[in-house]
Amino acid sequence: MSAKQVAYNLIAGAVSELYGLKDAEIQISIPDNETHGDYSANTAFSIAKKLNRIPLEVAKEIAAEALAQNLSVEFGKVSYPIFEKIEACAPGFVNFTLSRDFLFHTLIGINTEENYGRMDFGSGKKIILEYSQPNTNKPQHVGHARNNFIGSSLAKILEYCGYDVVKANYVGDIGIHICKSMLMYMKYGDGQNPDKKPDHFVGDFYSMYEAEYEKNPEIEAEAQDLLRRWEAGEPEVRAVWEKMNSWVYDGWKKTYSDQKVDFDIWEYESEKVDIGKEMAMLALDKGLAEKDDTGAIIARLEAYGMPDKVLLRSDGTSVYSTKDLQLAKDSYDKYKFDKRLYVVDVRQSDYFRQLFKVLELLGFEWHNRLVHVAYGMVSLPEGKMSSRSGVVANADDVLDKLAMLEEAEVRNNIKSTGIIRETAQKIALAAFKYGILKVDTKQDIVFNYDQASKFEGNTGPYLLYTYARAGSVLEKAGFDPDSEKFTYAELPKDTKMQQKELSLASCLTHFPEYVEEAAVNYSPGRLANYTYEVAQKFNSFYGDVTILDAESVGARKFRLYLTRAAMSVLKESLALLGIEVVEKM
RNA sequence: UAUCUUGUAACUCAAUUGGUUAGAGUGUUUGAUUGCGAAUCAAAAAAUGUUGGUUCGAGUCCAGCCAAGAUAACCA
Repeated sequence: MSAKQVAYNLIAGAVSELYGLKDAEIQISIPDNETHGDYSANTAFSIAKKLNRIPLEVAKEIAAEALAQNLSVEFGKVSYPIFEKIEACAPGFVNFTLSRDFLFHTLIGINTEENYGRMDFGSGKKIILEYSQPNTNKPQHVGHARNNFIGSSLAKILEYCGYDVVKANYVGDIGIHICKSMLMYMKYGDGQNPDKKPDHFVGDFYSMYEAEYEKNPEIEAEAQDLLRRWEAGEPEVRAVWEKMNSWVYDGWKKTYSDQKVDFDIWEYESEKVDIGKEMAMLALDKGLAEKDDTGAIIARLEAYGMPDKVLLRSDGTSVYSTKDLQLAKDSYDKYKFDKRLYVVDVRQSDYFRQLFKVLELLGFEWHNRLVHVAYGMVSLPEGKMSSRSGVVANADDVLDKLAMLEEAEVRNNIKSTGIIRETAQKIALAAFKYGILKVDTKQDIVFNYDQASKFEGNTGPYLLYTYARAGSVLEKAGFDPDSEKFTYAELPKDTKMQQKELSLASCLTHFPEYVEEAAVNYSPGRLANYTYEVAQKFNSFYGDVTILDAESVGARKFRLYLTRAAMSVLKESLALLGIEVVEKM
């Protein structure tokens, strides 16, 4: 049982005992101000209102009762109360402070238990997580990178909570936009092979199309014609399409590998050309859609406060939404998922509302398991990204540039140039990922290169530096927790714990709670903020007390354990963000 | 025009979903390496777009303004 649950139970017990209220609403939160303890309950306010009493008095009664009930847990042969203080605080909060014994034991747990912090509230539940979904007409830019980072981090976080996660990439490999780059290649490509990263090579033809279109809008008709020829299965067109797509896949292979992003299943739009017609017909039968004069089938959604949606073109072919209806159904039939998450940018919010509503109206009871995980747009200081205007930050280039900057920074204890390069790449990826993930998914991001290449303060490199620095201390101490067990008897009860030690230790115990919060809110950013807090607390502790030259043997040992626990938590939570630590930098 | 989202310090972001004194970083000013890694720490100045409302309590909820962005039937 977690300390938070214990706090909950204490409040529930006290409320039931004192006022006979069985189902009072109880919220346990972590106060942002440390002087208010580790957990806080605001239950006294609602009870005071109900009983027409003063909140502080009620809080005092609850605190006293909870303190009396304060549970003990068994640890080896010793038992101790989890909370050292439970006190009422004006204007009516009940604040809990963890006992030092509990902090000590948690530290030992972090150091010795294999999967410390791993949770199982998701076990037995399946989540289909769809993310990335790029189009094969150009290389990926920082907007795609944001999607990739959010998706892959969410997968790790949810798995950590016990969910069975299936990572799916649904590639847009056909459509008018693909034909645009194909058209230019067929006109001007001269049959040549890529002379650069192949997805960039393909992307150049797409940009070429955009430039040409400015001068001569009629080429759009040529692209349309190419799409028709593709649909008719013309061998010449198919051959170009396959060749160019395979170049793009080769390029992405490196992009994904550099970004440490991966998938369990890949699906291709070209393989789902005309699916979903039955869904459209079903919508017609159920009366939620109508056929208009032109023969198109249109879902009527105005009554639900959203625009109508075309489900089938007047020529009888599928549109994107037709396919998505079918894909959702197929996915459910196959996986019986508990959730299906679509990581897609916020522009498609209306689209997903429509899609989910249609599925609801069609009578699929699993419609409420579908979630659009929307994230804000990434733009540049110059404005929106568009290949037409040339305003674009390519994801590969950003990573390369960051790696070059890092390479110049990397200095200590690394002799081989190979390792320097490898380390620089890891730090660069940390800078990129953390820089993106620390911002709440809802917010738009203006991707500022100067900002991204900073290595100080609230950045990925700061976190890695903290880890590496802590590791150096342990190395210097010759500390090996496996051969150097720390027993309860050795806890330096006599030595007064320093404020910074307490603060760090308390922060570390909250790790699982933040992972859970990130999981239930589909928000890696929550975890990113927590990770930063851990690093800050460690650095503050590091600057405040001496570890190697501590005033007593017990204090030294305790601090070494604390250091190692901080490293474990940092490493684990960074891993959940998709960031690898480095031992030296 | 309608709908949705956003607006927090000079800049970039937090704020545990209505809680206790709104926290960080960058930049500015100042202090700390014969101290375990200064990519660090310690300190100073600086903020909730605006007007009302609900509440014991509002950055958070409601209404109206102001500003920015997104979306709006056969594109994806």
